[in-house]
Amino acid sequence: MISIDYTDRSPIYEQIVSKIENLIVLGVLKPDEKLPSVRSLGIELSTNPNTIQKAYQVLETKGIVYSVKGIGNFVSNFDLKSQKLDDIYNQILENYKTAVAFGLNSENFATWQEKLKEKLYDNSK
Amino acid sequence: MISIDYTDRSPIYEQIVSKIENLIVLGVLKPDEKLPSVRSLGIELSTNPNTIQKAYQVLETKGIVYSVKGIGNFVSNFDLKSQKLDDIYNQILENYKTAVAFGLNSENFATWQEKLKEKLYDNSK
Amino acid sequence: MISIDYTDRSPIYEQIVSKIENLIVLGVLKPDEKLPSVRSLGIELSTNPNTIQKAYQVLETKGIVYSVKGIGNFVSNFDLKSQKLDDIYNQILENYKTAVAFGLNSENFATWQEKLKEKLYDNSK
Amino acid sequence: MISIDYTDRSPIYEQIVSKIENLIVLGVLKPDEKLPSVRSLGIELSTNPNTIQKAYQVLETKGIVYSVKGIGNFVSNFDLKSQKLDDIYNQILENYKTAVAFGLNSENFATWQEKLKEKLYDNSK
DNA sequence: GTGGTCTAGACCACC
DNA sequence: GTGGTCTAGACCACG
Repeated sequence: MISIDYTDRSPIYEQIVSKIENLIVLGVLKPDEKLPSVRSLGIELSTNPNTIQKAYQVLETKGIVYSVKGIGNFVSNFDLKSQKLDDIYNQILENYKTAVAFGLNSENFATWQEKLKEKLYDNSK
Repeated sequence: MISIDYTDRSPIYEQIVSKIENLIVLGVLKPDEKLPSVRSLGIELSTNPNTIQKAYQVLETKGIVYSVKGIGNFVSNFDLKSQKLDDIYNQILENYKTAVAFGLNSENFATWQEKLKEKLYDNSK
Repeated sequence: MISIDYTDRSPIYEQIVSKIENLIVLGVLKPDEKLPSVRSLGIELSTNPNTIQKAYQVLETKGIVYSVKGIGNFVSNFDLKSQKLDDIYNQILENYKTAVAFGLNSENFATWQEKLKEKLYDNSK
Repeated sequence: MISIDYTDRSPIYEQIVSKIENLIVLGVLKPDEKLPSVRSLGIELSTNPNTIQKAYQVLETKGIVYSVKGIGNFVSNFDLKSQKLDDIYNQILENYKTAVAFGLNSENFATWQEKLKEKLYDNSK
């Protein structure tokens, strides 16, 4: 369900956060569904439970998860999907901005768009 | 020429690296041009020369800069611009991939493209 | 496990790098095995932890080691052995090339080969 | 006649030393022939004359060059060729030794020898 | 505990 | 003057 890449330089708790976010956006984890306990997930990923705890805490601060004392952590109602899509859009925008600053003109832009469209949607062949 | 943002959480030496890379891509620093000495830049940015040294060392292992003992550090011949544009393209591709995984269909894709094009190139109005 | 030669003019961190590389090639250190911490190795070799850090960093940029914050440094999967043998082969080739440029003909070449073979493999006598 | 590679990490004076040694071994510079003055060579290579001076000094210490005060530096009688060939042989031997330590058996050794012989002497095709 | 960054200050080789 | 290495000591983020 979740795997950690120790080669990745980003901290383990952040990897867990984004993995869980992905599972929520993809609908694998549904609103009010219970997340695994910090202990069990700690064992599953052979990580320190404190690390899982920190990940859950971050998710809670973001409003993506709510915790009920003594019972567990649950997926909250939250339109994570549109937020994530917004985030991605903005990242793409930023990337394009620096590309333009580095000399990407509107012609190159069109070429990129073509190539992207092909890569993303022309797997039908 | 270069300024450091101490509120930025990324390390100082990385900020210096990317600032210098930008200056090279933009053509402000040209191949075989001498970079400021570690000591002088250290004074200018009021940081420790060792920090500058680390930045230059990173640039050297990337092949963007070469250093000559007793003389200084110099911009090397290296098509940094196309490499950077490639990197940006790949980042955009990755972003789009996860967007698609999150449900971005070809219609939404077209909408994004429109919006992006407008933002980037229709400042003329 | 590792010793430093202070009479050697090559920097300490490089000595550490090559010592560790040797241990990996010889199979003493295996993939995903944990290297000593920068602090402990620093004490063991009575050098500054920063020096060990630099050695580990070099190994990481070479792809021989990966580091996990808060956990430690680990030997990565990487066919260091064949790379090293390739390097050695190329060095020998370069040496032979200059020898040929200096007048080593195919006869002398054969003589060298004989002598080398004897030195390397006829210790059995 | 001589060119310097500033990308090379070895100091400039060493590069000059080995370049001159090569010219002597190849017979371009003959015994008792006068070397360029430190000033003129300094201009030619656009280097500090002190650097040339240091190179000549090293060559003198090695016995490859002798200097006559107020007149110049001259190539001495010295069997540099056989010494260089000896050096190269020993370097090759050292390389082979580590290769053997890394697992090169006599079979691989034979393969290498084949490949080397081909590369070095079968350009006749 | 671990690695990563940074500072201050020193020394060396090189030009 | 230049870069390169090293030390001692500090602080931070992470597990």
